Amino acid sequence: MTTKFMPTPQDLAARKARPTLRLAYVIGSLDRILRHRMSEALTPLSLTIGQFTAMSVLDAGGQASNAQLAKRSLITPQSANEVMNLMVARRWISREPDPTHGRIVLLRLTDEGREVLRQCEQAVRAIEEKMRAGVEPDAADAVQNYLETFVRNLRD
Amino acid sequence: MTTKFMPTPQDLAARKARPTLRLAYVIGSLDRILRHRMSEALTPLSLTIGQFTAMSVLDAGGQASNAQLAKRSLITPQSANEVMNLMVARRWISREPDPTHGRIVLLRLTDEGREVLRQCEQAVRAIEEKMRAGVEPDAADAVQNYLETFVRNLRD
DNA sequence: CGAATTTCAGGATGACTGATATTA
DNA sequence: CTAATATCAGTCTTCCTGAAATTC
Repeated sequence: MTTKFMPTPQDLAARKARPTLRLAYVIGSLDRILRHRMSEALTPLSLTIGQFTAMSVLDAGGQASNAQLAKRSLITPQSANEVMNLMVARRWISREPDPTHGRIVLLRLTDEGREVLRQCEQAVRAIEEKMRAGVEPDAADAVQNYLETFVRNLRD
Repeated sequence: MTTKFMPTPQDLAARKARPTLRLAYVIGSLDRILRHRMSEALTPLSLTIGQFTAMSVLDAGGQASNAQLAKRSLITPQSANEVMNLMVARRWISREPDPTHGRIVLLRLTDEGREVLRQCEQAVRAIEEKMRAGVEPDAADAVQNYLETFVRNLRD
């Protein structure tokens, strides 16, 4: 069976009621409200969205230099470094010199950091589930894939 | 003919290469890069994303009070008011007392403001087209509808 | 009085640009 | 020499919280 996505009645209604607002506005709104919800969820665990993002990136990639981390987080190396200082001070991330390059410092999640990240992910997962309520998993995956395409298109 | 969305080969590949990154991360990345591109495009026209957003909201709704504008822009009335001060000083937006309510001030685009907005929209449209490159219009519309659903789900 | 709206004032935050040192 | 990396320092921007006045 091929994967087919049928628009829901609301979708069709919304599509008929054409312009009103641009795609950029919708993306901005979604990011904004999502950041609000994530802040609410992460504050009790005393970390910010930037810190959570950095930890997620490190978790996904295993390890990274500060420069690599900055690129993947779409911020400057200076900003990434600031975020790192806090996390290293908390022993959530370790700094070790790259054995093959004298200048580069490799960043890695500590066991404690990984544990904190797990708790955060649980909180964030709940938000994502609320966000996707009523949307079939296949459709949600497809949306994510399209959004990743959007990112690639804008990056070049 | 029913609207059917076939995942592209890349989509399937990305879907198979499971987690790596969360939907929240993708949304954040997209918003971030989109804001960069929009800033680049809007700076020559000497306005910020916040100003562009406010003008778009007013254009879509015809007119609004500062409180309404703030809600639709997902910012506080205080922040909205700051943005407005700049726009009013530039004669892009007018302030008139609401005839039916002594306290409320109605905000409206001036003709000059509408003209500036048109130029901005042209610039932003180009960015959106680049973003959607290679994505069928129906699919892009469906994505937008899903994102609007996400916003509604998180707002409640 | 209570709720909504506007708006002045001050503050926290996150990310930025600039500059410097180090290393390949 | 040039490019990449790390990092210190200062600034800026955006949005926020608090508070007060006005109106229904």
